Amino acid sequence: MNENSIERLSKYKSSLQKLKTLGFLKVFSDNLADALGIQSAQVRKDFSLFGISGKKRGGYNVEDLLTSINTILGKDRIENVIIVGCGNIGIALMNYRGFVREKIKIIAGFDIDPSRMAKVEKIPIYTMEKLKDFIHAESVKIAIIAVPDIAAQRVADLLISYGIKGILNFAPIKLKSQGEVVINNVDLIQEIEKVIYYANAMDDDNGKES
Amino acid sequence: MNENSIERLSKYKSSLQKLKTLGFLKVFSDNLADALGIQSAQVRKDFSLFGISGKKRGGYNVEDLLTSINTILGKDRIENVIIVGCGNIGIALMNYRGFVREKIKIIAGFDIDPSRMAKVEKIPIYTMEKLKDFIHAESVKIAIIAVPDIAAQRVADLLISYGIKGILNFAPIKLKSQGEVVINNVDLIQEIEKVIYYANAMDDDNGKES
DNA sequence: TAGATTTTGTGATTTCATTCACAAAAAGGA
DNA sequence: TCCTTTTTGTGAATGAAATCACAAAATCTA
Ligand SMILES: NC(=O)c1ccc[n+]([C@@H]2O[C@H](COP(=O)([O-])OP(=O)(O)OC[C@H]3O[C@@H](n4cnc5c(N)ncnc54)[C@H](O)[C@@H]3O)[C@@H](O)[C@H]2O)c1
Ligand SMILES: NC(=O)c1ccc[n+]([C@@H]2O[C@H](COP(=O)([O-])OP(=O)(O)OC[C@H]3O[C@@H](n4cnc5c(N)ncnc54)[C@H](O)[C@@H]3O)[C@@H](O)[C@H]2O)c1
Repeated sequence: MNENSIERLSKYKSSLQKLKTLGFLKVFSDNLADALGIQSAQVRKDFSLFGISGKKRGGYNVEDLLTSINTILGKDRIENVIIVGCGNIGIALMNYRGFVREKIKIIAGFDIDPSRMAKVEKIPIYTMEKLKDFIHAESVKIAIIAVPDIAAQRVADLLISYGIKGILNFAPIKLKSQGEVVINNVDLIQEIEKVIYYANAMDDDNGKES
Repeated sequence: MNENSIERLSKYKSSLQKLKTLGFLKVFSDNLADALGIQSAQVRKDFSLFGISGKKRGGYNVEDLLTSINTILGKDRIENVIIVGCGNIGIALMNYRGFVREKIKIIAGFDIDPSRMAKVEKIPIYTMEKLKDFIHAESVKIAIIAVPDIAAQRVADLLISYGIKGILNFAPIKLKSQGEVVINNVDLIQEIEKVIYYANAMDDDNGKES
């Protein structure tokens, strides 16, 4: 149950969804391995780790496999999510159709700024005063933080105190979680810096070789 | 020079920037280790890997360390970046002030849709016809892809053929790179799925314990 | 100046993920 | 029915990254 195998599960799912729309009925560990650029043993190990088994010589049934993975990832039901901070990135996420397709439903936005209170794609935006009651009323477990970095830790603490169990954070600081809460920090600046570093490193290598 | 050490370099940088504004002059591997939640030996190994050395008993000079890391990450100059696909996420990124602060300058957007051609934060948006000449004229090396998934591979191939060396991709497909090009796929759905999985897993654990 | 203390730099060790490799099961011929 | 082929499932081997642990250097104390 390490982080990598969960990530791969997401990727298997995405491959399988494509196979399914193409009408494929079964799939071999080898096919999925090729799709992700890994070894077939890895695929089978992952599945065995989560108690998924196939048929020797028959591979895995696409439909069944997809169902199993969806269950593991909690995608057998719609997950309600809220966004705190409805600025550039918050609004972009609210507008994103891809979430709905994946059973991730943004049910509300929250912002400190009263001028943000317009609806986006039928999703209401509320003031921060409503946050506590809303989380309780809708038993929301997952939140996205898209506020400026100075406000992020405070918002996180607030969310956790109201019962949120999982946070996806876009502010470029490493949020500290207290207790049984998952925090996933997405740092886009770091992601670009990685690209820049490797692009430069490759260019330098080429310079050396010539 | 593995991927993890580059990521950590970004994180050291961000910690150091904060220390610098607080007026700190020196820092020990232990301090940075605490900030990132790792072991101090890891910090020293990372630095030694990139030829950065400190003083025994004196630690590292914050200013010098920051300069060294910035040089390694290519942050000693402004990196010009373009965005292809000026929809929700593309525009959000163009509006983001954090990039400028980190010497990442979005110098233009490109889109297939003529109705997108308005400027955003002084950044011009052009049609796809201008893409080739612009990349050559400005010798752009880095691009961000924010087009729908069906178009993403085609856009990537185009960018690579025009000389782009590094791509940050937001479309939820794994882009294949040909040749000496870095592609970093950011999959936000996968990031939320991870949060949902662990949040559910924790809840289940708690149920078991009680 | 001598001895104690702190912190780096790195070889040795441990930990953990991935790949290898093969027995066992299933299916397809002949 | 028996032999061949394919593919799974997993224990063993490998590989990579993180941690441990300590000698050497620098500074501090008296
Ligand atoms: N825009 C991007 O493309 C982008 C990219 C990477 C990271 N980020 C990060 O995401 C976060 C948001 O960026 P943005 O560009 O959307 O900023 P933004 O200024 O457009 O939006 C921030 C929103 O948060 C609200 N806010 C401020 N303090 C708040 C609080 N205490 N409680 C609730 N709401 C509050 C503001 O009213 C505003 O609407 C920042 O931390 C930024 O660093 C943004
Ligand atoms: N919006 C989000 O929050 C979000 C989150 C995660 C991932 N993504 C991904 O990012 C991508 C963009 O999402 P979005 O919500 O901004 O979509 P969007 O539809 O708002 O924007 C896409 C833009 O790309 C342009 N475009 C389409 N085909 C093109 C082509 N061949 N060349 C150039 N431009 C082209 C369109 O005209 C449009 O302006 C998608 O792949 C999406 O899956 C978006």
